[in-house]
Amino acid sequence: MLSETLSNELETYRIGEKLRSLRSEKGLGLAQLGEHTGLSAGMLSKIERGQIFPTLPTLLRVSLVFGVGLEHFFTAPETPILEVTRRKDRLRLPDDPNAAPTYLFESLDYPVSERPMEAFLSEFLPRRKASRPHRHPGMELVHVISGTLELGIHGKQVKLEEGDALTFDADHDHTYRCTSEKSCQAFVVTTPAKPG
Amino acid sequence: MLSETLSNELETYRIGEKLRSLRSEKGLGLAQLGEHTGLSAGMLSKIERGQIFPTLPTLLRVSLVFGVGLEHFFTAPETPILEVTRRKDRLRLPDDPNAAPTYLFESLDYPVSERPMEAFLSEFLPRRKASRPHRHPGMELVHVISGTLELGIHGKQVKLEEGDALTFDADHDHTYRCTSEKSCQAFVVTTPAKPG
DNA sequence: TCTCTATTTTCATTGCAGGAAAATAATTTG
DNA sequence: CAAATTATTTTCCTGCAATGAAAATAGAGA
Repeated sequence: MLSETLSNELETYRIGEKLRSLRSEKGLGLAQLGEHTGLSAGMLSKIERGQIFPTLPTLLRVSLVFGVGLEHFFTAPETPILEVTRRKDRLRLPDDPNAAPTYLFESLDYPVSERPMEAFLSEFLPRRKASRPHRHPGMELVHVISGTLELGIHGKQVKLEEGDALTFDADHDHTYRCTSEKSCQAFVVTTPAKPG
Repeated sequence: MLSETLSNELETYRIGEKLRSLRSEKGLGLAQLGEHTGLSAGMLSKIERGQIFPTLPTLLRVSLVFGVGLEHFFTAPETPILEVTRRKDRLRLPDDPNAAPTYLFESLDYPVSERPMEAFLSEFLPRRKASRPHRHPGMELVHVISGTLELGIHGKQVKLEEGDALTFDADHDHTYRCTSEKSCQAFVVTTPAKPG
Protein backbone atom coordinates (compact mmCIF):
# COMPACT_ATOMS: atom_id res chain seq x y z
CA MET A 1 0.00 0.00 0.00
CA LEU A 2 1.00 3.58 -0.49
CA SER A 3 2.61 4.92 2.67
CA GLU A 4 0.97 7.88 4.34
CA THR A 5 4.08 10.03 4.58
CA LEU A 6 5.13 9.28 1.05
CA SER A 7 1.72 10.26 -0.15
CA ASN A 8 1.73 13.48 1.82
CA GLU A 9 5.15 14.39 0.57
CA LEU A 10 4.10 13.85 -3.01
CA GLU A 11 1.06 16.01 -2.50
CA THR A 12 3.28 18.96 -1.71
CA TYR A 13 4.14 19.08 -5.39
CA ARG A 14 0.49 19.85 -6.15
CA ILE A 15 0.63 17.96 -9.39
CA GLY A 16 -3.13 17.95 -9.68
CA GLU A 17 -3.47 21.67 -9.17
CA LYS A 18 -0.84 22.38 -11.74
CA LEU A 19 -2.60 20.20 -14.23
CA ARG A 20 -5.88 21.88 -13.54
CA SER A 21 -4.29 25.29 -13.98
CA LEU A 22 -2.85 24.32 -17.31
CA ARG A 23 -6.18 22.96 -18.46
CA SER A 24 -8.29 25.91 -17.38
CA GLU A 25 -5.80 28.34 -18.86
CA LYS A 26 -6.49 26.77 -22.20
CA GLY A 27 -10.18 26.55 -21.45
CA LEU A 28 -10.32 22.84 -22.04
CA GLY A 29 -12.78 20.39 -20.54
CA LEU A 30 -11.72 17.10 -19.07
CA ALA A 31 -13.17 15.25 -22.01
CA GLN A 32 -11.42 17.46 -24.54
CA LEU A 33 -8.10 17.08 -22.80
CA GLY A 34 -8.81 13.41 -22.77
CA GLU A 35 -9.08 13.39 -26.55
CA HIS A 36 -5.80 15.17 -26.97
CA THR A 37 -3.96 12.99 -24.53
CA GLY A 38 -5.69 9.69 -25.14
CA LEU A 39 -6.61 9.53 -21.47
CA SER A 40 -10.02 9.16 -19.92
CA ALA A 41 -11.80 12.15 -18.45
CA GLY A 42 -12.41 10.23 -15.29
CA MET A 43 -8.79 9.58 -14.68
CA LEU A 44 -7.80 13.14 -15.41
CA SER A 45 -10.35 14.20 -12.85
CA LYS A 46 -8.82 11.87 -10.29
CA ILE A 47 -5.35 13.16 -11.01
CA GLU A 48 -6.46 16.76 -10.70
CA ARG A 49 -8.15 15.98 -7.43
CA GLY A 50 -5.09 14.23 -6.10
CA GLN A 51 -6.90 10.93 -5.74
CA ILE A 52 -4.26 9.10 -7.71
CA PHE A 53 -0.70 9.77 -8.74
CA PRO A 54 -0.19 9.49 -12.48
CA THR A 55 2.54 7.30 -13.86
CA LEU A 56 5.33 9.04 -15.66
CA PRO A 57 4.08 8.02 -19.11
CA THR A 58 0.69 9.45 -18.27
CA LEU A 59 2.13 12.65 -16.90
CA LEU A 60 4.30 12.94 -19.95
CA ARG A 61 1.26 12.78 -22.20
CA VAL A 62 -0.29 15.84 -20.70
CA SER A 63 3.10 17.54 -20.58
CA LEU A 64 3.44 17.07 -24.30
CA VAL A 65 -0.01 18.44 -24.98
CA PHE A 66 0.63 21.56 -22.95
CA GLY A 67 4.16 21.94 -24.22
CA VAL A 68 5.80 21.88 -20.83
CA GLY A 69 8.57 19.68 -19.54
CA LEU A 70 7.98 17.23 -16.74
CA GLU A 71 9.92 19.55 -14.48
CA HIS A 72 6.92 21.83 -14.66
CA PHE A 73 5.13 19.55 -12.24
CA PHE A 74 8.01 19.30 -9.82
CA THR A 75 9.23 22.84 -9.54
CA ALA A 76 7.66 25.49 -7.40
CA PRO A 77 5.72 28.03 -9.41
CA GLU A 78 7.39 31.41 -9.62
CA THR A 79 5.43 33.46 -7.18
CA PRO A 80 5.88 37.21 -7.19
CA ILE A 81 8.00 38.17 -4.22
CA LEU A 82 5.90 39.32 -1.30
CA GLU A 83 7.38 39.23 2.15
CA VAL A 84 6.38 41.12 5.25
CA THR A 85 8.58 41.53 8.29
CA ARG A 86 7.01 42.77 11.48
CA ARG A 87 8.95 44.76 14.01
CA LYS A 88 8.48 42.17 16.71
CA ASP A 89 9.70 39.38 14.45
CA ARG A 90 12.89 41.07 13.42
CA LEU A 91 16.21 40.33 15.01
CA ARG A 92 18.09 43.33 16.29
CA LEU A 93 21.83 42.88 16.11
CA PRO A 94 24.76 44.97 17.33
CA ASP A 95 27.48 45.97 14.88
CA ASP A 96 30.12 44.46 17.11
CA PRO A 97 29.11 41.54 19.33
CA ASN A 98 32.33 41.78 21.32
CA ALA A 99 32.26 45.43 22.31
CA ALA A 100 29.85 48.18 23.22
CA PRO A 101 27.83 48.61 20.04
CA THR A 102 28.01 51.76 17.93
CA TYR A 103 24.76 50.88 16.29
CA LEU A 104 22.06 48.24 16.11
CA PHE A 105 20.57 47.01 12.87
CA GLU A 106 17.72 44.81 11.77
CA SER A 107 17.08 43.40 8.34
CA LEU A 108 13.83 44.51 6.77
CA ASP A 109 13.82 41.89 4.05
CA TYR A 110 15.55 38.82 5.43
CA PRO A 111 12.84 36.45 4.16
CA VAL A 112 13.55 37.37 0.56
CA SER A 113 15.97 34.95 -1.01
CA GLU A 114 18.41 36.01 -3.68
CA ARG A 115 17.56 39.61 -3.01
CA PRO A 116 18.98 42.21 -5.32
CA MET A 117 19.12 44.56 -2.34
CA GLU A 118 19.24 44.35 1.40
CA ALA A 119 17.42 46.86 3.52
CA PHE A 120 18.14 47.58 7.16
CA LEU A 121 16.73 49.74 9.83
CA SER A 122 19.60 50.97 11.96
CA GLU A 123 19.81 52.78 15.22
CA PHE A 124 23.08 54.59 15.67
CA LEU A 125 23.96 55.33 19.28
CA PRO A 126 25.57 58.61 20.42
CA ARG A 127 29.29 57.95 20.61
CA ARG A 128 32.58 59.83 20.66
CA LYS A 129 34.23 57.46 18.27
CA ALA A 130 32.96 56.28 14.92
CA SER A 131 32.17 52.67 14.15
CA ARG A 132 34.86 50.33 12.92
CA PRO A 133 35.69 50.87 9.22
CA HIS A 134 34.25 48.21 6.97
CA ARG A 135 33.61 47.65 3.28
CA HIS A 136 31.57 45.39 1.06
CA PRO A 137 30.98 45.16 -2.67
CA GLY A 138 28.17 47.15 -4.23
CA MET A 139 26.44 50.39 -3.42
CA GLU A 140 24.96 51.68 -0.21
CA LEU A 141 22.25 54.20 0.45
CA VAL A 142 21.64 55.79 3.85
CA HIS A 143 18.49 57.76 4.59
CA VAL A 144 18.35 59.44 7.96
CA ILE A 145 14.97 59.20 9.63
CA SER A 146 15.77 60.95 12.88
CA GLY A 147 18.82 62.41 14.57
CA THR A 148 22.07 63.28 12.82
CA LEU A 149 24.71 61.03 11.41
CA GLU A 150 28.27 61.51 10.25
CA LEU A 151 29.57 59.19 7.61
CA GLY A 152 33.22 58.69 6.89
CA ILE A 153 33.66 57.63 3.31
CA HIS A 154 36.17 58.21 0.49
CA GLY A 155 38.27 60.19 2.92
CA LYS A 156 35.47 62.65 3.58
CA GLN A 157 33.22 63.25 6.56
CA VAL A 158 29.66 63.71 5.43
CA LYS A 159 27.14 65.11 7.87
CA LEU A 160 23.59 63.93 7.40
CA GLU A 161 20.56 65.45 9.05
CA GLU A 162 17.00 64.27 9.22
CA GLY A 163 15.70 63.49 5.72
CA ASP A 164 19.14 63.51 4.12
CA ALA A 165 20.17 60.61 1.95
CA LEU A 166 23.59 59.49 0.81
CA THR A 167 24.54 56.97 -1.80
CA PHE A 168 28.07 55.72 -2.13
CA ASP A 169 30.23 52.93 -3.39
CA ALA A 170 30.47 50.70 -0.35
CA ASP A 171 33.57 48.92 -1.52
CA HIS A 172 35.74 51.46 0.30
CA ASP A 173 36.16 51.61 4.03
CA HIS A 174 33.40 53.58 5.65
CA THR A 175 32.34 54.45 9.20
CA TYR A 176 29.25 55.76 10.96
CA ARG A 177 28.90 58.05 13.92
CA CYS A 178 25.79 59.40 15.54
CA THR A 179 26.27 63.10 16.31
CA SER A 180 22.90 63.86 17.89
CA GLU A 181 22.16 63.69 21.61
CA LYS A 182 19.59 61.02 21.09
CA SER A 183 20.24 58.04 18.89
CA CYS A 184 19.90 58.31 15.14
CA GLN A 185 17.51 56.17 13.21
CA ALA A 186 18.40 55.47 9.61
CA PHE A 187 17.27 53.41 6.72
CA VAL A 188 20.14 51.64 4.99
CA VAL A 189 20.02 49.84 1.67
CA THR A 190 22.88 47.92 0.11
CA THR A 191 23.17 46.18 -3.21
CA PRO A 192 25.30 43.10 -3.63
CA ALA A 193 28.43 42.92 -5.71
CA LYS A 194 28.11 43.76 -9.36
CA PRO A 195 29.35 41.20 -11.84
CA GLY A 196 32.43 41.91 -13.91
CA MET B 1 1.35 -1.32 -23.71
CA LEU B 2 3.73 1.55 -23.33
CA SER B 3 3.95 3.54 -26.55
CA GLU B 4 7.30 3.73 -28.27
CA THR B 5 7.40 7.49 -28.63
CA LEU B 6 6.25 8.07 -25.10
CA SER B 7 8.95 5.78 -23.87
CA ASN B 8 11.61 7.48 -25.96
CA GLU B 9 10.53 10.87 -24.79
CA LEU B 10 10.69 9.82 -21.17
CA GLU B 11 14.16 8.42 -21.70
CA THR B 12 15.43 11.86 -22.64
CA TYR B 13 15.15 12.78 -18.99
CA ARG B 14 17.80 10.16 -18.18
CA ILE B 15 16.19 9.38 -14.89
CA GLY B 16 18.24 6.21 -14.54
CA GLU B 17 21.52 7.93 -15.19
CA LYS B 18 20.73 10.62 -12.69
CA LEU B 19 19.91 8.04 -10.08
CA ARG B 20 23.11 6.17 -10.78
CA SER B 21 25.12 9.36 -10.50
CA LEU B 22 23.59 10.16 -7.15
CA ARG B 23 24.27 6.68 -5.90
CA SER B 24 27.86 6.45 -7.07
CA GLU B 25 28.61 9.91 -5.71
CA LYS B 26 27.73 8.60 -2.30
CA GLY B 27 29.53 5.34 -2.98
CA LEU B 28 26.49 3.25 -2.23
CA GLY B 29 25.71 -0.19 -3.60
CA LEU B 30 22.34 -1.11 -4.97
CA ALA B 31 21.62 -3.21 -1.93
CA GLN B 32 22.61 -0.46 0.48
CA LEU B 33 20.46 2.06 -1.31
CA GLY B 34 17.75 -0.54 -1.18
CA GLU B 35 17.97 -0.65 2.59
CA HIS B 36 17.69 3.10 2.89
CA THR B 37 14.81 3.39 0.50
CA GLY B 38 13.00 0.17 1.26
CA LEU B 39 13.29 -0.84 -2.38
CA SER B 40 14.80 -3.96 -3.85
CA ALA B 41 18.23 -3.89 -5.39
CA GLY B 42 16.89 -5.54 -8.47
CA MET B 43 14.36 -2.87 -9.14
CA LEU B 44 16.82 -0.10 -8.55
CA SER B 45 19.02 -1.75 -11.12
CA LYS B 46 16.17 -1.82 -13.59
CA ILE B 47 15.41 1.82 -13.01
CA GLU B 48 19.03 2.82 -13.41
CA ARG B 49 19.23 0.86 -16.62
CA GLY B 50 16.04 2.41 -17.92
CA GLN B 51 14.24 -0.90 -18.10
CA ILE B 52 11.32 0.41 -16.12
CA PHE B 53 10.00 3.82 -15.20
CA PRO B 54 9.57 4.24 -11.47
CA THR B 55 6.28 5.39 -10.07
CA LEU B 56 6.28 8.75 -8.37
CA PRO B 57 6.15 7.25 -4.87
CA THR B 58 9.19 5.16 -5.71
CA LEU B 59 11.07 8.05 -7.22
CA LEU B 60 10.20 10.14 -4.21
CA ARG B 61 11.76 7.57 -1.90
CA VAL B 62 15.14 7.87 -3.51
CA SER B 63 14.72 11.63 -3.76
CA LEU B 64 14.22 11.80 -0.03
CA VAL B 65 17.27 9.67 0.67
CA PHE B 66 19.50 11.83 -1.48
CA GLY B 67 17.94 15.03 -0.28
CA VAL B 68 16.93 16.25 -3.69
CA GLY B 69 13.54 17.32 -4.96
CA LEU B 70 11.76 15.42 -7.66
CA GLU B 71 12.61 18.22 -10.04
CA HIS B 72 16.16 16.95 -9.89
CA PHE B 73 15.16 14.11 -12.16
CA PHE B 74 13.37 16.30 -14.65
CA THR B 75 15.70 19.22 -15.08
CA ALA B 76 18.81 19.29 -17.21
CA PRO B 77 21.98 19.00 -15.16
CA GLU B 78 24.07 22.15 -14.92
CA THR B 79 27.00 21.46 -17.13
CA PRO B 80 30.12 23.58 -16.73
CA ILE B 81 30.36 26.03 -19.58
CA LEU B 82 32.70 24.84 -22.31
CA GLU B 83 32.35 26.25 -25.78
CA VAL B 84 34.85 26.40 -28.59
CA THR B 85 34.52 28.66 -31.63
CA ARG B 86 36.71 28.00 -34.64
CA ARG B 87 37.83 30.76 -36.94
CA LYS B 88 36.05 29.23 -39.91
CA ASP B 89 32.77 28.92 -38.00
CA ARG B 90 32.66 32.48 -36.83
CA LEU B 91 30.62 35.13 -38.51
CA ARG B 92 32.52 38.27 -39.47
CA LEU B 93 30.35 41.34 -39.36
CA PRO B 94 30.94 44.98 -40.36
CA ASP B 95 30.31 47.73 -37.83
CA ASP B 96 27.95 49.46 -40.26
CA PRO B 97 26.09 47.32 -42.76
CA ASN B 98 24.99 50.38 -44.73
CA ALA B 99 28.32 52.07 -45.31
CA ALA B 100 31.96 51.26 -45.91
CA PRO B 101 32.97 49.52 -42.66
CA THR B 102 35.41 51.02 -40.22
CA TYR B 103 36.00 47.67 -38.66
CA LEU B 104 34.94 44.05 -38.77
CA PHE B 105 34.23 42.00 -35.68
CA GLU B 106 33.51 38.42 -34.82
CA SER B 107 32.19 37.03 -31.56
CA LEU B 108 34.53 34.61 -29.85
CA ASP B 109 31.92 33.27 -27.44
CA TYR B 110 28.57 33.48 -29.19
CA PRO B 111 27.61 29.91 -28.17
CA VAL B 112 27.70 30.80 -24.50
CA SER B 113 24.28 31.75 -23.24
CA GLU B 114 23.79 34.27 -20.48
CA ARG B 115 27.43 35.21 -20.74
CA PRO B 116 28.84 37.55 -18.14
CA MET B 117 31.15 38.88 -20.84
CA GLU B 118 31.30 39.06 -24.58
CA ALA B 119 34.59 38.72 -26.37
CA PHE B 120 35.25 39.87 -29.92
CA LEU B 121 38.10 39.73 -32.31
CA SER B 122 38.06 42.95 -34.30
CA GLU B 123 39.90 44.13 -37.34
CA PHE B 124 40.01 47.89 -37.62
CA LEU B 125 40.60 49.18 -41.15
CA PRO B 126 42.83 52.21 -41.91
CA ARG B 127 40.52 55.20 -42.19
CA ARG B 128 40.65 58.97 -42.08
CA LYS B 129 37.54 59.22 -39.96
CA ALA B 130 36.76 57.40 -36.75
CA SER B 131 33.88 54.94 -36.39
CA ARG B 132 30.45 56.19 -35.46
CA PRO B 133 30.17 57.00 -31.73
CA HIS B 134 28.24 54.40 -29.78
CA ARG B 135 27.68 53.39 -26.19
CA HIS B 136 26.42 50.44 -24.20
CA PRO B 137 26.11 49.62 -20.51
CA GLY B 138 29.02 47.97 -18.73
CA MET B 139 32.76 48.00 -19.14
CA GLU B 140 34.90 47.45 -22.18
CA LEU B 141 38.46 46.26 -22.55
CA VAL B 142 40.50 46.60 -25.72
CA HIS B 143 43.78 44.79 -26.20
CA VAL B 144 45.69 45.60 -29.37
CA ILE B 145 47.24 42.59 -31.05
CA SER B 146 48.72 44.28 -34.08
CA GLY B 147 48.76 47.74 -35.62
CA THR B 148 47.80 50.92 -33.78
CA LEU B 149 44.43 52.13 -32.65
CA GLU B 150 43.09 55.46 -31.49
CA LEU B 151 40.16 55.39 -29.14
CA GLY B 152 37.95 58.35 -28.51
CA ILE B 153 36.42 58.09 -25.06
CA HIS B 154 35.48 60.45 -22.22
CA GLY B 155 36.47 63.36 -24.48
CA LYS B 156 40.01 62.04 -24.80
CA GLN B 157 41.89 60.48 -27.68
CA VAL B 158 43.84 57.48 -26.46
CA LYS B 159 46.52 56.00 -28.71
CA LEU B 160 47.10 52.30 -28.36
CA GLU B 161 50.03 50.40 -29.80
CA GLU B 162 50.68 46.72 -30.09
CA GLY B 163 50.24 45.04 -26.72
CA ASP B 164 48.48 48.00 -25.12
CA ALA B 165 45.22 47.47 -23.31
CA LEU B 166 42.53 49.93 -22.29
CA THR B 167 39.59 49.47 -20.01
CA PHE B 168 36.81 52.01 -19.83
CA ASP B 169 33.21 52.57 -18.93
CA ALA B 170 31.46 51.88 -22.18
CA ASP B 171 28.32 53.75 -21.24
CA HIS B 172 29.71 56.93 -22.77
CA ASP B 173 30.04 57.52 -26.48
CA HIS B 174 33.24 56.09 -27.84
CA THR B 175 34.86 55.72 -31.25
CA TYR B 176 37.66 53.69 -32.84
CA ARG B 177 40.14 54.57 -35.53
CA CYS B 178 42.95 52.55 -36.96
CA THR B 179 46.04 54.71 -37.33
CA SER B 180 48.45 52.15 -38.78
CA GLU B 181 49.01 51.62 -42.49
CA LYS B 182 47.85 48.07 -42.29
CA SER B 183 44.69 47.17 -40.44
CA CYS B 184 44.69 46.80 -36.65
CA GLN B 185 43.75 43.56 -34.95
CA ALA B 186 42.35 43.87 -31.46
CA PHE B 187 40.75 41.78 -28.80
CA VAL B 188 37.69 43.42 -27.31
CA VAL B 189 35.79 42.32 -24.23
CA THR B 190 32.61 43.88 -22.92
CA THR B 191 30.59 43.18 -19.81
CA PRO B 192 26.83 43.60 -19.78
CA ALA B 193 25.00 46.14 -17.72
CA LYS B 194 25.50 45.99 -14.00
CA PRO B 195 22.44 45.67 -11.81
CA GLY B 196 21.42 48.48 -9.51
C1' DT C 1 -38.69 21.53 -14.38
C1' DC C 2 -36.40 19.56 -17.96
C1' DT C 3 -32.21 19.24 -20.99
C1' DC C 4 -27.68 19.27 -21.93
C1' DT C 5 -22.96 19.43 -20.52
C1' DA C 6 -19.14 18.87 -17.33
C1' DT C 7 -17.34 16.62 -13.53
C1' DT C 8 -16.98 13.10 -10.12
C1' DT C 9 -17.45 8.52 -8.48
C1' DT C 10 -18.01 3.52 -8.86
C1' DC C 11 -16.54 -0.68 -10.43
C1' DA C 12 -13.83 -3.91 -12.94
C1' DT C 13 -9.61 -4.78 -15.45
C1' DT C 14 -4.81 -5.23 -16.32
C1' DG C 15 -0.30 -3.48 -17.26
C1' DC C 16 3.46 -2.70 -15.24
C1' DA C 17 6.12 -1.60 -11.19
C1' DG C 18 8.22 -4.07 -7.86
C1' DG C 19 9.96 -8.15 -4.93
C1' DA C 20 12.39 -12.65 -4.39
C1' DA C 21 15.74 -15.21 -5.82
C1' DA C 22 18.57 -17.30 -9.32
C1' DA C 23 22.21 -16.16 -12.69
C1' DT C 24 25.85 -13.55 -14.04
C1' DA C 25 29.61 -10.35 -13.57
C1' DA C 26 33.06 -8.03 -11.12
C1' DT C 27 36.45 -7.93 -7.05
C1' DT C 28 39.04 -9.70 -3.67
C1' DT C 29 41.80 -13.14 -1.35
C1' DG C 30 44.61 -16.94 -0.47
C1' DC D 1 44.65 -18.92 -10.99
C1' DA D 2 40.97 -20.70 -8.31
C1' DA D 3 38.03 -19.98 -4.93
C1' DA D 4 35.36 -16.97 -2.32
C1' DT D 5 32.98 -12.91 -1.79
C1' DT D 6 30.42 -9.11 -3.27
C1' DA D 7 27.81 -6.43 -6.57
C1' DT D 8 24.83 -6.30 -10.40
C1' DT D 9 21.61 -8.01 -13.72
C1' DT D 10 18.00 -10.93 -15.19
C1' DT D 11 14.03 -14.05 -14.70
C1' DC D 12 9.77 -15.00 -13.08
C1' DC D 13 5.85 -13.98 -10.69
C1' DT D 14 2.56 -11.30 -7.95
C1' DG D 15 -0.29 -7.52 -6.45
C1' DC D 16 -1.90 -3.35 -6.58
C1' DA D 17 -2.59 1.08 -8.07
C1' DA D 18 -3.39 3.38 -12.28
C1' DT D 19 -6.62 3.48 -15.80
C1' DG D 20 -10.97 3.02 -18.70
C1' DA D 21 -16.02 2.52 -19.18
C1' DA D 22 -19.93 3.84 -17.65
C1' DA D 23 -23.15 5.27 -14.15
C1' DA D 24 -24.10 9.01 -10.85
C1' DT D 25 -23.95 13.58 -9.62
C1' DA D 26 -23.57 18.42 -10.06
C1' DG D 27 -24.11 22.69 -12.82
C1' DA D 28 -25.82 25.68 -16.41
C1' DG D 29 -29.20 27.40 -19.50
C1' DA D 30 -33.70 27.92 -21.38
